[in-house]
Amino acid sequence: MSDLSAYRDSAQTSAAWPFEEARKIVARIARTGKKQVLFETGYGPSGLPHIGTFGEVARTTMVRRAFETLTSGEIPTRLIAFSDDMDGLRKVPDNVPNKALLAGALGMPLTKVPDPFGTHPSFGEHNNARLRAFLDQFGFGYEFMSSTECYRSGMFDATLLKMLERYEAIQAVMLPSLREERASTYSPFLPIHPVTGHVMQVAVDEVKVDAGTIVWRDPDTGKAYETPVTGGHAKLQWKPDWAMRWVALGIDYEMAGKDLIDSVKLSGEIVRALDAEPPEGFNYELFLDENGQKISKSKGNGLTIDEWLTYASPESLSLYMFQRPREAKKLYFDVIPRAVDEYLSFLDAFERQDEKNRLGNPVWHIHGGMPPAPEKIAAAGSNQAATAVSFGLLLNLVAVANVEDKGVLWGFLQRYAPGASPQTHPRLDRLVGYAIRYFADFVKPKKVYRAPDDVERDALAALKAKLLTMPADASAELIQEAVYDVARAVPRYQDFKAKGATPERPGVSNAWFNALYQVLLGEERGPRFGSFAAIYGIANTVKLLQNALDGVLIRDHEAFLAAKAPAGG
RNA sequence: GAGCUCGUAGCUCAGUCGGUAGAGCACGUGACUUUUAAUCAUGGGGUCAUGGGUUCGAAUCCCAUCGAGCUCACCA
Repeated sequence: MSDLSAYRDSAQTSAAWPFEEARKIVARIARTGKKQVLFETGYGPSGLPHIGTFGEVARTTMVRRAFETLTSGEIPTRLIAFSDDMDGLRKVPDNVPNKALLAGALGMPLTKVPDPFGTHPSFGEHNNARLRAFLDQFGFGYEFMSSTECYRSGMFDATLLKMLERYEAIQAVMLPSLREERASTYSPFLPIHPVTGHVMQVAVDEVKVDAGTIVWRDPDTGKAYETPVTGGHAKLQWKPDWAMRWVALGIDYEMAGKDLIDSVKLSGEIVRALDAEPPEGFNYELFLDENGQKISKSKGNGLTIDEWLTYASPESLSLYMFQRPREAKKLYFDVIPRAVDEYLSFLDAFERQDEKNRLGNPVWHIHGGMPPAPEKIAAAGSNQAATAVSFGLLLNLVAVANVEDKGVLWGFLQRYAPGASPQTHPRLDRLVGYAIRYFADFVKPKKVYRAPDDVERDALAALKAKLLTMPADASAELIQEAVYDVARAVPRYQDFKAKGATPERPGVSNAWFNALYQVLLGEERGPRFGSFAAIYGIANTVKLLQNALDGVLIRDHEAFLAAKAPAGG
C-alpha cells in the first residue's frame, strides 16, 4: 500500500470514475465519522454466477481500491458478498438435474430446497459454493454472507424490530409503487410457514410491535398464525430486505444495474424511515447482445463468462468492465480481441505515464494500482525497441499459418525474437493459447480449401519431390529458393517482367503463391512460404503437399465442418 | 408517463479545474536483395450533432432542439 500513497494527491482530482465514486465515500465518512467502510454486492442465488456478477464485483473492487488510495489505506474497508439465499424458490431453473426434486420444494427458502446436484445440504448452499468458487477463481477479496445465517443468528433482529415499529412508514413508501390489487395484500414481512416451511406472501392482519410479531392467515386453511419477525421466522420482501440489510450491516456503498434505479430509490426511502442514511450508489448500464437486445440468463443470448475466458484473459474482461460503465455496451464475441489488445496497449503505456495519467489508465484500476510490466519481445539483431505482441497479430499469424499447435506458433515468434520462450514470456504464452482456440473455433471454419488443377498438381508434386531431397534442417532461405525454382519451370508462373528477371531465368508470379495458400492453407494470403515450411518442418510440409494431392485436406475440412455444424449454430 | 446514457477522423474511441483538436486501426506512398504474417518512415482526412447563452477564449460549463439507444412502471 505504500506504493499507492504516491498517488494520493493526484487521486483527489482524477476524473476516472472509480475515483469519482470513491470521493463520494470520502465525503460520506467525513459526514458520519465512520471508522471503516463497507462495500456490498448482492446475489440472488437461484441462478449461477455470470458475467454480470464478475462485472459488479470487479467494478466495486475498483472503487474500493480507489478509496484506499484516496485515504492512503488509513480507513479499513470490507467487501461483503451477500447471498439472498433465504428467498423462496419461485420456479425450477432449466439448467439443473433432478428437476422433480426442486418442483416439490417450490416456495421453500433456497437453503431448505434439496440440492439437485447432491453435493450440498441445500440448493442455496450449493449455489453459494458456486458463487464463492467463482469469485475465488479471480482472486477477489471479499467476505461471504448468507442471508439465512444472518436472519437465524439474530444479527438482523434489532433492525427487524425497528422495521416493525415503523411498519406504517415503510408501507407509505412501498404502497404507492404498487398496483392496487397488489397493494391490498402487500406486506414487507414474509412469514415462514411454521408447518409447510414456505415463504408466505400474505397480507398481515395485525402488527404487534411490543411482541415483535405479525399475525397472518394461511390462505389455504384459513388458520391464523402469529409469527415473530426475528430469529429467522420471517424474512423481508426484496426492497425492504435490501434496506434492512444496509442498515443492519452498515453498508456504505453498493452499485446496481440501471434496471434497479427505482428499487434503489425506494429502498433508500425505507432506510430513511429507519433514521439511517442509505449507502452511496452507482448505476451501471446493462449489457446488450450483438443485436442490441438486453442480455438475460433466460434468453441465453450474449456472451457467457466462460466463453470470454476461453478466448481471452480475465484482465481483458476487467478492462471491458472498467470502460464506460454507464453506457449500454454490446457484449458479444467480436469485442474480445479488441479488449485484449487495448489491455495490452494500456499496459504498455502505463510505464511511460505520469501519476495523473496512470490514474486514468484502466490497468491501474484492473490491477489495484500495481499493474505488471508488459511482456515484450525484441527482434533479433535489431536495435529497435522491444514491442509487445498484439493479439491481433497472433490471430493473423495463426490464421494464415494454419497453426493448431502452440509450439508451431512459438516457432514463428522465436524466428522473430530468438530470446523469447514460454518460460520467459508466460503471459504471451497464454495469449498464444487463446489465439489458437480462436483459430479453431472462428477462423478454421471459414477456411476454404480448393482442389488443385492439373498444372498445380504437377507443380505441387515437383515441390514435394524437391523438398524430399532437402535436409530436415534446411534453412528458410534455402526452402524459399526451392519454392521459386520449382515454379520457374512452370510456364504459368513465369514472370518475365519481375525485378531481375531474364529470359533464361524468369521471375515467379504471385499466382504460384496464391495457389499454395488456397490449396494448402485454405487462405487467400499466407506467410512467406520458406519460413512457414522451415518452422512447420520439411516432413510435415511434404505430408501437407501429399494430402493436398490426395484430396485429404478438402475431405478433412468437410468432415470438420460437418462435425461442428450440429453443435455450433 | 418517469429516468438514464451517448453524438469528436472511414471504424473504435481519448480528450483530467475552459486555453490553437489526439491515438489505435483502416487507407495512400516509400524502405526492407526476387511483394505475400510480424518491422520502420511518411501522408491525407474532423464546421467536435444543431442553435443559442456565459466567457478575453467553449469539444469541455448552462439551456433548447434533433438524432441514436437503453431501463423502469409484475417479481427479484
